[in-house]
Amino acid sequence: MSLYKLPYIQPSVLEPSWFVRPTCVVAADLIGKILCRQLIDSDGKQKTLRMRISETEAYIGEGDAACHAHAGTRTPRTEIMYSEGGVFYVYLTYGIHHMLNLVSGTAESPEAVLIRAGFLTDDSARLIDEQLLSADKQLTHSKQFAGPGKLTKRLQIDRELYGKPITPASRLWVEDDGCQPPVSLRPRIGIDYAGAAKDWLLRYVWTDHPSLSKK
DNA sequence: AAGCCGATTGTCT
DNA sequence: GACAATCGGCTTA
Repeated sequence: MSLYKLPYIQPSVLEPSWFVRPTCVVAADLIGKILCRQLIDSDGKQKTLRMRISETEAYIGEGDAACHAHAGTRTPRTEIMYSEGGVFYVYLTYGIHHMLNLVSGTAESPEAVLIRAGFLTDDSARLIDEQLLSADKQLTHSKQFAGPGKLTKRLQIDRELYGKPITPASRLWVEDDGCQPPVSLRPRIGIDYAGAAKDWLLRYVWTDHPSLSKK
């Protein structure tokens, strides 16, 4: 486990325009950012869940065989990737799991970042340096959202968010509190069909963090 | 530890 | 009709 002390900076909401940058940069910069979800509790009360992002993947457009819009495949599903960065692309895979993507880059190129893993940081624990928790506690707390399907299930994310802007008005947004953890590059997961693109280093992980879905 | 398998449905050919 | 940007459970070793 690498040492990393969380900074204490007043969180700010990332504007949709923040995502209008090269997708690899967006995907790397998202590591350590806070994915925020406003939910209605079982007792009808509003609450905001905060999950710090530890793993992302970049899907970089028509030349990327792993991207749904590869070779210019423009269909009702992929249409939203042909818009300016700053909106959600959510789809169902294997008939079971919703995948959360943040559309990035310009409208000309269909690109997006898949959110693959994170770990919850509730408000009361916010100022605690999460890295100082004991190693086994980190594991049990953080492994539950290791994987894109588990993450969306916990945050109650489905296709209702398709095409919505990445802002608090959508009840799902991203905040920056200055956290800049060490980031490592890995090949992407689950794209064996993608030829040479399967080896591209477009998965970004918080180096050695216990919440990662894969090594 | 690694490999196989079923679940379950939207999407595209 | 085939298969998927996954996951958990079970088998084999």
